Amino acid sequence: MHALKPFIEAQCQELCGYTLTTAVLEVPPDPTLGDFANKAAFALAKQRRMAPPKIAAELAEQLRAAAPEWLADVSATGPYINLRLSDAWLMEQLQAETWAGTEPAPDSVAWLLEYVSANPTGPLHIGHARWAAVGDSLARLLTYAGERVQREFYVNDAGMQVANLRRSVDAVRAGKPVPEDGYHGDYVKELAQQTADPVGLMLAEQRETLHGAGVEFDVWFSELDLHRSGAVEKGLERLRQGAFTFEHEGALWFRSTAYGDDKDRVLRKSDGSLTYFAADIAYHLNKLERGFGRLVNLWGADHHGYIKRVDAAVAALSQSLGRPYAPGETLHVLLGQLVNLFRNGEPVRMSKRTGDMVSMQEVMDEIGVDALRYLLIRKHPNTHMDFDLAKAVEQSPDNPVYYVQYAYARLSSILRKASVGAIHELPLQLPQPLHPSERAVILKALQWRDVVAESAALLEPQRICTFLEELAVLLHVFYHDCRVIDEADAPRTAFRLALVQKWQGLFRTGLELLGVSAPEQM
RNA sequence: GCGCCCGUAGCUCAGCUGGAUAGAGCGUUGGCCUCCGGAGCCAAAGGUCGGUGGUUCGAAUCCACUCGGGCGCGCCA
Repeated sequence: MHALKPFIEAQCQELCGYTLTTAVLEVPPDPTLGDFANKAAFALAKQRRMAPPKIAAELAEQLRAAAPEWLADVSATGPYINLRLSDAWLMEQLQAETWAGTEPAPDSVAWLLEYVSANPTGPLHIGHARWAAVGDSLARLLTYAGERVQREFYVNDAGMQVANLRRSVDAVRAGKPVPEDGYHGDYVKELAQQTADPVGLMLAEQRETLHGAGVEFDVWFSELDLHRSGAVEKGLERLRQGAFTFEHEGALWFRSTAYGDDKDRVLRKSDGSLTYFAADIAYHLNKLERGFGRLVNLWGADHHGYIKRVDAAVAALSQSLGRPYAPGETLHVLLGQLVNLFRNGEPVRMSKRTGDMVSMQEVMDEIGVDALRYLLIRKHPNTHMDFDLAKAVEQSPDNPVYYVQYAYARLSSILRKASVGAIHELPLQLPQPLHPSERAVILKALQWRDVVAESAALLEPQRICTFLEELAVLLHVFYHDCRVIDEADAPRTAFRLALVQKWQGLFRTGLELLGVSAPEQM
């Protein structure tokens, strides 16, 4: 299935004989004006040296004369050309739509999504849950849109932080106080009661939590492996050979300012030890060497100062490897703002379990996976977010996840009642003119491909939520206005049951991309 | 001091990369169950899109400055 807007725009251009590269289609403010509005007259005003309303009138006339089968009505309202699609054509499109994802093109670039990548030094918190939900949903969305995607978790199992955790746990095991700069949460005591390595235990716990949230990774990439395999040294060597480095005061530096960074960065300190950045360079070199062309990293907003240097490294490494590099594209860092937890408007900070922050596991246990994922994905990751646990757990329309799921449950309920489960595919034959509420759902549903294309291109899965909520509103209105099962009108019943089947499939598909369940009943 | 992010209805947020009278939910007020699920629907009220300039035929959207909130500026990770 193709997206609706590009098709209509291309048709208008062809039938009216103009060319534009920008998108000109939009939805009119009042549905009685039309299904779509073409604002090409604005763009054409300069080159034709005519007033937009005059151009719009002419183009509308041309379209009317051409009378394509997809167009039921066209009218110029001021500078806008308002288009109404024909019911028959809409039904044709809907009939052909299966909501199936797109197969990747054989020569398409491979994407590597890296997200969460928490230090294995403590339980995951609500912030990690946000990157987990968004990253996982983004991976599903891109895959659905026909991209080849790998999901990866970078394990910071080398360096100071994990050593610090081990020291803290060892102290407790020896009955000594935890060092001042060590880890002090209650979980440290729990780790101390077990004999295994605390880092391994912590990692396993994080994995378990993510698994419980439906978040899976293809690869858990160990930083320690980078060091042990000599990959870090290899990365530095590559930069040195490309003359991207210099020595200064006994340290080895990366000339990142040559690629837009604010200052040059140390790779090997004067005491001979490596910086964290050196390992990160090796990691990104490894990503490129594995053939990935699009690197997407989800980071907490507190890491934004780190973007420029890593991007500089990716630019230098790409150049060294003879690979293409596009700013903001080869490496795309998605920043996620931290989440503030509330309960009934009161800030929540303390936790009995960790003595520090409420863990992701605790939140999930309290409000459930569906609400957690949906509410976290729903907002643009780079906006500050107030998350109220009391509202999240509430099963009310205040909680959009239930509103959307309820729409699906209602559709399922109708099909149950009509017992059409056994019928494979009902014909979508139009028995009479469409009811406005019925038509509104159909029109919205057919914009699915446009929404998927836009969210994938912008890496913004929250648009799927917005779409599903808008679709749910229209669905509830339809449900209210139009009775589906009517013994006195068999043809219309069959038609509407077929519609309900189609829509149910769309809700299921949309919720699947979010990793949220689609309940048959609630 | 420098840099990044966010300011849209009382609250939580959308706003289709610059277009028509700025939208939704909650909350408030008032309606709708002889009917496939009322966890729903309809209506009313609620806004100088933080502010000031600028670009443009046209700005919530782009630019500059400014105010408020968050965060970052190590040979830390």
